[in-house]
Amino acid sequence: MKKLNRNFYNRDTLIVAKELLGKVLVHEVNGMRISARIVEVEAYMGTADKAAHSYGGKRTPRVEPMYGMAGFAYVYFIYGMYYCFNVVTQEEGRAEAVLIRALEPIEGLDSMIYNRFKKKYEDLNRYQIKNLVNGPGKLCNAMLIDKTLNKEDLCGNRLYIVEGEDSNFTIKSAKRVGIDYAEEAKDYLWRFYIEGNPNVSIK
DNA sequence: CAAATGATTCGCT
DNA sequence: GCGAATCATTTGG
Repeated sequence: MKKLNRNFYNRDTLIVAKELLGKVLVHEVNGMRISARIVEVEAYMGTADKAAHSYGGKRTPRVEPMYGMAGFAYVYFIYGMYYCFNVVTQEEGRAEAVLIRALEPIEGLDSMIYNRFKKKYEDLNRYQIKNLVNGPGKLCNAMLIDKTLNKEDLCGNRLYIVEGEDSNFTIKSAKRVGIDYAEEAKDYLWRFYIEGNPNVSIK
């Protein structure tokens, strides 16, 4: 399928967020392809968004990728243990991005399972199967996304996103997760997910 | 099942 | 020093 180009990412963040649903995230690593369909995302709307790392024009080494060109990765470390993967949107200087929150495995399922649990499929319990990639930290673990992929160009050939097969779904909007400090911005409906998809982190 | 709690490191003040 | 765009585990109904 066709790889998304710079023009796809260099647009209004809310539109990019919604259009990323149903697309397929691909990571080529160790001569292998791991891929999964995007089923849940959140938009972070730049310096005016109290929930965004770039709020108030904050510009530190960590946040810097958000200010960069559209179509690059912003990967940050959180809660002492997990990574979160974002796609940078809009032109250079405009610090907006889309957080990828949940996936649905397509290729490299065994590899994802090993990355997450260091086990084989038949040794997983029901809870582990359900929790393979249904959250932003979990999916980074499964897809081998870490700090080394921060600022990676998604228009390159290591980590990228391609068109999906199926666009026959309904998009639901909801409040974003884990941003209780964001005052009125915590109620904005800037989380989007595929209605009825079992991998969505919070319905 | 749901709710509560503890984990563990980095980035910034 | 403190808080974080989270998750696994434990506890209780």
